[in-house]
Amino acid sequence: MNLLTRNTDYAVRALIYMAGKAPERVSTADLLRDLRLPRPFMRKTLQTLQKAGYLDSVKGKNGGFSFLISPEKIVLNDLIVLFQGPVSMGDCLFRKKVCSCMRTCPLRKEIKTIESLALGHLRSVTVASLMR
Amino acid sequence: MNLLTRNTDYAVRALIYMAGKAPERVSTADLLRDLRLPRPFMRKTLQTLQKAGYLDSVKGKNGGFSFLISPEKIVLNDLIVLFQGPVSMGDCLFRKKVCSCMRTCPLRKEIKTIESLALGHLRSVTVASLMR
DNA sequence: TTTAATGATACCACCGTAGTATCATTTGTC
DNA sequence: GACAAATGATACTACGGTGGTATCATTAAA
Ligand code: FES
Ligand code: FES
Repeated sequence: MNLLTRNTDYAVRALIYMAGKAPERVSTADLLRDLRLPRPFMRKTLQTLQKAGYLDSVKGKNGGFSFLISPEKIVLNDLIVLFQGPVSMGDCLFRKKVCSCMRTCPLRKEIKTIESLALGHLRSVTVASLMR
Repeated sequence: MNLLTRNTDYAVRALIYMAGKAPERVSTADLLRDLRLPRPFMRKTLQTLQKAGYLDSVKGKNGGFSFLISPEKIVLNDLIVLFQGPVSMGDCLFRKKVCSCMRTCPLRKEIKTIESLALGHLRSVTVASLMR
């Protein structure tokens, strides 16, 4: 079980790198020079971040990406949601009448507790808080 | 992202049901009468639990399963490990020299914290503690 | 005009989860 | 002993998500 998929991880690392260079514009090529990972994948990831409104982009020569939202305001949990969907560990898998409990189910309660703890942390981490 | 797979969920629910009837022996058919889920899957799940040493089994007519380890000592985390592998959310996905940090990486640190919290909970929950 | 960059999109491979199928073995009951 | 009811063992298929690739169009600086 992995909390972050590769995609999210790529995104976080890219953003951290970019934050280190901000407000300078950074291209995919720049990123690949330091983070050695599959180029087309990186591109896709950046495009996703751009579409989601985190990054501004400039086409053409000397183009690249820069922050539209400052690193202090980019929250880890939002990145997870963007690339993996919402963190909800506790959905009952049997909701079609099999489960009598549902609201009182102690198993769900435990899982929801864990989920809340995790979310609390994930929502308090920003890209800025990660760069040290 | 789901913390428990269906398989684990089945197992937990089956064990809770069985604990309610203990020390009576329970057959797959009994379980299916109350928990309506795919029969072959349930069977496989029970066999896994038996092989893992949680359950005793008796073949033949009036056969079925009973506890070898008491419900108080069956820990949720162990069931997760059995059916899904160890809960380790924090393995760095880039360990092949890409990551300079690794031991100091703040991202890993956050995730490891969450993992520890989750594990703490999962290790404190037993089948017995779930039946109320 | 060339070249370096992104935008958009479609595609493929692998693997884990979920679920199915089959046959062998044991054991109580008539 | 024959039958039925149960588990043991194991092999197989289907689907979806993750990870990764490929292509072509568009923009803009030099
Ligand atoms: S297991 Fe589904 S609500 Fe309890
Ligand atoms: S992201 Fe791999 S150790 Fe920091």
